[in-house]
Amino acid sequence: MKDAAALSTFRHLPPDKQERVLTAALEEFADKGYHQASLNKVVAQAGIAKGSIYQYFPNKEGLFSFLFQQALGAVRRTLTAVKEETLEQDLFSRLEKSLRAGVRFLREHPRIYNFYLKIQYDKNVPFREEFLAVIRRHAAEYFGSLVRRAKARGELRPGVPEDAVLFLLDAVFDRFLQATALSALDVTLGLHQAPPEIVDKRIREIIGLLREGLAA
Amino acid sequence: MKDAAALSTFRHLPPDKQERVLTAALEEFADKGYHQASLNKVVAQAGIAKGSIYQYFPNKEGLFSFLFQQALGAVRRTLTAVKEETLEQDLFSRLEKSLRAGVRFLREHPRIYNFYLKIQYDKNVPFREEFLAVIRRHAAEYFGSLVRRAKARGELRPGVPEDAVLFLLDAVFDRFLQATALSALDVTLGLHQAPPEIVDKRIREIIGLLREGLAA
DNA sequence: ATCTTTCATGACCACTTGGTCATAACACAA
DNA sequence: TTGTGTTATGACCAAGTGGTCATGAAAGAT
Repeated sequence: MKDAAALSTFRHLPPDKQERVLTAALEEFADKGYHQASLNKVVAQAGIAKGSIYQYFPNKEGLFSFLFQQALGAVRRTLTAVKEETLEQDLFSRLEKSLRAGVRFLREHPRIYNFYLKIQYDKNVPFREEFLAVIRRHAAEYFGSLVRRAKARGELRPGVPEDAVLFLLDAVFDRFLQATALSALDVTLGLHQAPPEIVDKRIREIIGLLREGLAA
Repeated sequence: MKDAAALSTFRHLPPDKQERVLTAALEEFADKGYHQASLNKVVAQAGIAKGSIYQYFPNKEGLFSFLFQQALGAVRRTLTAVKEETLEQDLFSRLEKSLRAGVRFLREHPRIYNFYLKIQYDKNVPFREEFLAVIRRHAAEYFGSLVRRAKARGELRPGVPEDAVLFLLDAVFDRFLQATALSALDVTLGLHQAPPEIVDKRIREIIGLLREGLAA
């Protein structure tokens, strides 16, 4: 994570200008992914000259890296907040609340979420392995701690394979969030622009299925 | 789906040359996605001149469209085969077998699967909405028919919301296949290059969890 | 052998990209 | 006013893109 620092010129800029640049860049990367994103578009949107962006960041990769760092910070803050808030509750309430928090985050920071999706699904993004490993670590820590705590409390059916449980949670959470963010994946549940009550209802349904199973 | 036809010149080509071109193109698109894919690379790999590709297909979009059509055909054939083979079995056996068939397909046609993933996760692919709608229809038909049949046979817990069940199946299947195809998403299960026994074991675990639930 | 139709070719075009750099504008000090 | 260090600028570059087209090679038919 070397190139993550902005150049000193950028750090001395008035905050509103910094924000204009970062917002424009995040938007472009979130929309197009790394390679397809155009710095020409970014500078135009931010209202600065082409040369200026290279006074702020060493190059395209540096800018990209910096944005990732920022985004990661935002995610980590909400993750740890939810984790602590729900510490004493049972697994399935915690899962419900986590998913709700996920949806809230995604609606407050849609660009960050799309940015993350591009990293996950575009093989040719610089630092991809590095970045995904970091995200992976956080997710594993989060779900892992929930599940282990639940197991210790006897909330899980005895003998369930922990790996498979983690996979299941990861899969369902990820896809649920993808469905609320990308209309193309929102086939069955109608989450894309749904009001909170609907989303909550869906969350309860899904967690209920995970909890009790499908079989008669 | 207008542009899906190859130009007549292509159709009159010797089959091995056709295949060289299609393989090279599919590989490039599967690897880079639509925009990042380079026709220059395709023609180089196929061993033909730049101009020739425009004698075979009207343009980049036309080539892309044609490949989609081909890929869809391959998917449909295996889908209907599995559906019919398992018609008389109970839901959870059918799900296991479907997932196994999915893994098999993906290993036999890795490029087709990556091609599909690019379409799903790149907002800026031409005809994307059209293509995804088609895929969606097939998946909904497939899972829908399995689930309705199971419900009619009383294999499902009474009162489970059908939408949510479909979502869950879609999410888990999709992610399972993604994990076996993309090492980056294969965090917990170790599927990426696993031998069939391991994969089968994982499949049974996952379907078991879906069937019986997580709760004690 | 000549004509015609089909296929192959690669130089070429306009355009976009990430990145550079000489120059100009600015701000603050002496 | 003169000097000094920092920031802003956009013309410019090499490289790569999708796409075109005049030319030439094959192949078959007469």
